[in-house]
Amino acid sequence: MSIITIKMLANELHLSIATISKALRDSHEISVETKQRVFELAEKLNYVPNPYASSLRKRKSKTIAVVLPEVADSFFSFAINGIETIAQEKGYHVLIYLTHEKFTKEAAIIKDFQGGRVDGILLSVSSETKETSHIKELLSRNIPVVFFDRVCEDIPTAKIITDDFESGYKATRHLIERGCRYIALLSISNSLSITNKRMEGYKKALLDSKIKIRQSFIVPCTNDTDHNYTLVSNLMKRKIKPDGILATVEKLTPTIYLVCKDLHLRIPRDVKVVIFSNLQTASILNPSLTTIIQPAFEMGKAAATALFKALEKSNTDLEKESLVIP
Amino acid sequence: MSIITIKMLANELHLSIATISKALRDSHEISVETKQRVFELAEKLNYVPNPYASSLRKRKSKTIAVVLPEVADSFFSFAINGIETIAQEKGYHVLIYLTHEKFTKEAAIIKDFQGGRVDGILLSVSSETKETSHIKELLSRNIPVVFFDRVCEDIPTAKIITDDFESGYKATRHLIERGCRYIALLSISNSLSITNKRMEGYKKALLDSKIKIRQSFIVPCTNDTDHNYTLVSNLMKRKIKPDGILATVEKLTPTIYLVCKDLHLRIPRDVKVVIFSNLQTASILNPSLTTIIQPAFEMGKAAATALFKALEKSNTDLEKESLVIP
DNA sequence: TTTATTTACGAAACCGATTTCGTAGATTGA
DNA sequence: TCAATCTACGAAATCGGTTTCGTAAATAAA
Repeated sequence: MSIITIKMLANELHLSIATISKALRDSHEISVETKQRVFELAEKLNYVPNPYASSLRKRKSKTIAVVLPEVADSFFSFAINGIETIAQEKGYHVLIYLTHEKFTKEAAIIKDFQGGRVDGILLSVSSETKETSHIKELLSRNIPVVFFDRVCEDIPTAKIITDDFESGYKATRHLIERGCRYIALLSISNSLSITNKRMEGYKKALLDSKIKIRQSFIVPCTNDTDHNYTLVSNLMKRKIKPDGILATVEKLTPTIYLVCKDLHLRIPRDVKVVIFSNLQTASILNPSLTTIIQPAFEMGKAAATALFKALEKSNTDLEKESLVIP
Repeated sequence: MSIITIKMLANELHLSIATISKALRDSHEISVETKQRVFELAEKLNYVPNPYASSLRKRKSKTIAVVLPEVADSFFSFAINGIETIAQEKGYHVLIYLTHEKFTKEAAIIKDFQGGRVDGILLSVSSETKETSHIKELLSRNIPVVFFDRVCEDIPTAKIITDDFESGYKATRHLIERGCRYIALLSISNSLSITNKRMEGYKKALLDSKIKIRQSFIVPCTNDTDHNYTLVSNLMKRKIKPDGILATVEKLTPTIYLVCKDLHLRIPRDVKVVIFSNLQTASILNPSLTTIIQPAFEMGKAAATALFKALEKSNTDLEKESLVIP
């Protein structure tokens, strides 16, 4: 008697399975006494309906997918927290998928959703993603998608992002105001709109202060920490070396620290560093580090909220683009 | 034509749905030519089988659940990463649930699994969990459970943990060797075996060095940051104040820092601090902080591996208790 | 009293795939 | 030549619920 079904309840109570099903759903066409009996037995036997049977019949899964590049980055940890919190409130289940920044994985994961595994998707695209047909296909199948943090500009759906241009601009201004004139930008991919916007903010800030933009100071890093070390190290060994660094992704932080340590550069005396991060601890642990904190938890909640709005009724998502300011 | 089913393929090719199903599963009883035709059409129409229909029929979901207290803690972020990596390799899907350290939520989430939503569970119990009947019920329904990090001692199943006694002992020794004599232990719950073991290690280290164990130096913190601030602040305002702090959970880090800052205590001059953490960045960011790094990613992988072993064939889990050393 | 309506429930179709079993036609064996 | 065996496929049951529709009995309305 490992798993109990509605049929067992029906036999036990000498009722039909239809009656049991209706009783459990508190249907008005079942008498209160019968409902009572059904509830009691279900409670006693610890009956839990098979979710797959009802998903199949009802053609909805009460499940959403969260597709992320990585969770090592604390941004996504907080985001998951926000998402799960909302999902639990709404009675939804949350499937997690990691693309590890690989386009092929992302495409495979998303293709699977065409089978109807999930009712909706929260997506933060991989840094390799340039082509978006796999996502469009989902939308054409009427499966709502909400982007957060890492978005695809060309897809007409809700996008939950921070004002990256503004942040990039302000961060750069911050460095300029503190006397930096040779400011490097450490970025990660060049197809991601998010890093691009930060870069535009960075460039604008330099232009506004009439500081020359040096292409050689804009360093596209990779996912390979060792390689990044080399890149940053080479950067800091130039004859004209940066006196300020703006890192657009959190995971570059240790690398930057290591390089500076190894080259005997002191932060912030020799070089000032600003990073985009979610380590609220970072600023406490080391006051010499300036961090731009993204409201990850809130973004997760906002993204989930937008998705559920779309799931509850069908209307345009486009309108619901929220720009959260850090 | 939003969602395509096996029936549509059957109509299109003038075959029965049985034939299509078998062809897609590469059955030997279907001719190669027919299979070829089926594959081509499936490919062309981008057919993805409905997972709920096949889960229902096959009585397995190819899905596991990960139940965690919280993901704000970076330990669990890394663990998720490890788990998802293994799950993806094995072709499994991963559902995430957060208990927010609440027993009632944990119980509700786990009860839902009795309906057969998942084939197996990775569990790290909430700090409130003392009673374990909800977990035993799962095992009696033959749904495998693997504990990781936060375990229930009384349940006979695989447990993936670090050697917490040893870590607690070593951390305390570390402080003693650096001259600390008044060492405080900041913990979080007293029902969690993990913190208890760390505490035992702490006590043993004190005993071995013939240092008196002061009950008042063992502070059970909560999930309320403000409250924790008060607790730690009061601790540090004592006439006999600690010259060493051992924090068993990562999230206390900012609190400790803030308190010390506000009381003008310098780390590590006035008070030395050791924390259990997964912020690999922590030690880089601030060398004055000693961290005990838990191999979260590896623990996640180990836990997932153990679970899949149980899912692939039925044998005892008990044997597979691995003790990973930090 | 007769008809209309309501109440409370059951039979059966259905969701989309999997799987067992049956069988027409082709092939092989004696 | 006729039985035995394969081959390649289809009919139908099945998984466990949900939902539509039908209906006997009870109640209300005429």
